[in-house]
Formats: sequence, structure tokens, C-alpha cells
Amino acid sequence: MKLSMVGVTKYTGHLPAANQVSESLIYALAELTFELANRTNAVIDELLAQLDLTAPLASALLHLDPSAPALPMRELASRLSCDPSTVMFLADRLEERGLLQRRVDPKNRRVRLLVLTPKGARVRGALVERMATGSPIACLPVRDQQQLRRLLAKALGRQ
Amino acid sequence: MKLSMVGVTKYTGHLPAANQVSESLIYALAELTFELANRTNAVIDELLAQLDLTAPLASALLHLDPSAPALPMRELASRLSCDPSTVMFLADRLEERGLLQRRVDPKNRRVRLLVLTPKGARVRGALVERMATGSPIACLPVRDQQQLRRLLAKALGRQ
DNA sequence: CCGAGATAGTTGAATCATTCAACGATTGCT
DNA sequence: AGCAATCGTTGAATGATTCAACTATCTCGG
Repeated sequence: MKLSMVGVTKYTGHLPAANQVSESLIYALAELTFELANRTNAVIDELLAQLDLTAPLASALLHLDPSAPALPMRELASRLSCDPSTVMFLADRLEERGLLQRRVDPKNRRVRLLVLTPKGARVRGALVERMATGSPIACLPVRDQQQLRRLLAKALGRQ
Repeated sequence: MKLSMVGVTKYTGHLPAANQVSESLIYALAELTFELANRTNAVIDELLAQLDLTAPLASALLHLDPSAPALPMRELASRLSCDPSTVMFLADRLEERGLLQRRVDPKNRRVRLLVLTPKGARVRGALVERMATGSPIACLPVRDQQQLRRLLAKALGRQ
């Protein structure tokens, strides 16, 4: 399969310029957003090949933040917008490679909490670092990066 | 499969805060970028279901801008970062649905140029519009959108 | 308490997407 | 003319995804 970008969009193409002036701004932003996602994607793809990871596996890995509460499998399925059995598949592969552990939730013995092993955390850390430093955004001066962070946080409703 | 977002990344998760202050800004930006891609993805997914399109099909469609020169199959494979036989598969499906036509390039009879039919262009237009208007960015005031466009264009090396 | 229904995860079958290796057609080079 | 490279195509093999069924556990009303 391909949960692209490690999932990031495969929409790399040029989006058409809008006919009406009132719409051209938001259309231009859509194009830029997807080009950004695609470029970042390309950078990650190289690392995935090196690590022998597929995009879905990397995507799952990235959702399992060691510094955040462990996720139930169902919750990961929800965040990946996929079927629970797909998470089953992904968790099996990550567990085989020693990157992940299933842990029974003591509060509800039905649920399995997904926890990265130290090795898994290292692999995830390498992915995150490459995502951050390989992004075209990394080339911007700090002042621009700060402005960008403010604007994106505002758009995404982060205070 | 899943060329996410229509391809857009499936990396929806929270990225970890960097330990060192000097890295926290670019890490935060990586997180925001991927959350943006994922949110836009979610909006598109609904439309894909309505149109009975898979993410890879939509991704291919989006690369075939009617107002740009027609793409050889090989070139589309390159832009999608996939094998030529995958483009074969995608082009077959789009052709079956009457969204696309293969056209022999008169300058080089080995290559097939991919051209959207009027129906294909309409479907693509619907996708682009949803991408633009459904993005969280669409909620920002125009002044912020303009600033965002400037910063992203700069990062991506557009003029 | 306890049984009905809901929920978490798992499994297996079926489908779809993707790649790889091989092939035929066309081109370009010399 | 002929050799090598390039483009698209095909078929086999693999990988990812979903769906439907199943088990285990929990919850809540009676």
C-alpha cells in the first residue's frame, strides 16, 4: 500500500491558476502547500529506503510519540484514517522488527497500548529529524520561520 | 494501496518537542506542516469517496493540469515517485472512466501523452477547489494568507 | 448479580496498489 | 545498417487495505 508521505501527499503537481482574482490567493496557497508536502516527502523517501521501512510503517511510527501517552490500537487506526486490521498488520511488522511493543492497558484489559522500544524511538527520532531538517522550510532565516510558525499555528487553531 | 493525500501525508501525529532550544523552531514547523497536510487530506478523502476515486487516482489526476503541457507517462511516474507500470495501472483506470486519453506524441512515437478529457478536467477541478477551500488556511484573514504565500514561495524557491 | 449489548483486538479471505523483470516498438548514434 | 538506449506494456509476485466474522472484555439496566 502506500499511505503516502509517510503519508505526505503525493499531490505534487501544479495546481491551476484560478480565473477569478478573488480566488487566486487561496488556490496559490493550495499549490504551495502540496508542493511543500511533496518535497518533504521526497526527502523522507530516501531515509525510508535506508531504514527498509515502508511509508505506512513510518507513518505509524511517527504517531507513536514516546513523550506522549501510549495509544490504543483503535486510536492509532482513527488517526491514520484506516481500518483497525491495518493497524494490526502494521503493529505486527513493527513488533517483529523490535521497534514496538503491545502492552495490555491495566485500566481496560481489552485495549493494547502501543509503545515504542528504545530502538523504535531511535528510528522514529531519525525520521523526525530528517523531516525537520530536510524540509525546504529549514532553509528560511529564523525570522521567517517564526512568522511561518505563527501563521500555521493560527490556521490550525493552536492558540 | 494508498498514495495518501491524495497522497497527502498520513503523518498526522504530534512530533516530539526538541530538547535543544536551537532546534525547537524547525521541529515545531515540521509538526505544523504535517498536521496541515493531514487535515487537508481528511477533507479531500470525503470528496474522493463521493467521486469513487482512490487516492492514487486523484493524485495522478491532479498532476495532469489541462492548462499545462501534456505529460508523458514516464514523466508522470517521475513526479509521482512511482514505477512506470503503476502509471500504466492508473492511466488504464482513468481511461476506463473516460477521464483521460492517451495520445501518441508526434515528435516521438514511443511516448504517450496523457490528456484529460473534458469530464476529467471537471473532476480535477472539483478536487482542486475542495483542496483550496477545505484547507485550514482558507479560514485565515487575507492579510495572513498573503504573508503565508510569500513565506512558502520563498521557502520553495519561487522567484 | 447477570445477561445483553457494546467495544477492543484478532484472523482469514478478497481486493487493490505497487514493484520487478521481461518484452516489443521506436529512436539516436556511429 | 546496427547497437544501445528509451518508452510503454504485460504478467508474476509482493504488499497494503478492507470487510466480515470471531473472541475477550467491559458496561449498564433490570
